[in-house]
Amino acid sequence: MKTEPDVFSIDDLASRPDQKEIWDGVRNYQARNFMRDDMRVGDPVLIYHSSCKTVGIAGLAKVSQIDVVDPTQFDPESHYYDPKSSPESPRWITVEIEYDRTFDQVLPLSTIKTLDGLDDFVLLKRGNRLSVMPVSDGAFSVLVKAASI
DNA sequence: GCCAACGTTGGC
DNA sequence: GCCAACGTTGGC
Repeated sequence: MKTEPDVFSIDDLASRPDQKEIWDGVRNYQARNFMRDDMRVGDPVLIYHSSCKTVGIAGLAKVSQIDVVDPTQFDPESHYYDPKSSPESPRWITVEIEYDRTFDQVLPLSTIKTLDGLDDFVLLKRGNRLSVMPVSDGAFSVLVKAASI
């Protein structure tokens, strides 16, 4: 899951009293579908920092709740307000995640690009625009291993 | 700030 | 349903 650390970083997640956060503001259908259809409580999550000084994977979280209705879609004051959505039929479903750990150093994108075993990693494809994407067991293992060296 | 790679919108 | 125009994302 991607986030801009200037807006919300893994440190912000770790600083929450319960170390949990609803992943609101996702307004891309593909990204939503991954959260709505594929995530299960307990699934591990890689937290990726984008559009910042050190772009890359910053640490780990886990899914703590699924089928969460994104509250910002009903808030006219919110940047993520969606007038076409309704409480009866909410359009934007998300998850809540819980902090797990922060890597000693961010695993930089430049390093990720050099790793073997990431042929199926979506981050390195399609212009890298998806804010939520699946990670295979194999890719996950390669990435965590590389981050823990 | 630039630019490629998308996704979305709306006219037809 | 097609497709041009437009908007957004995100690395650099």
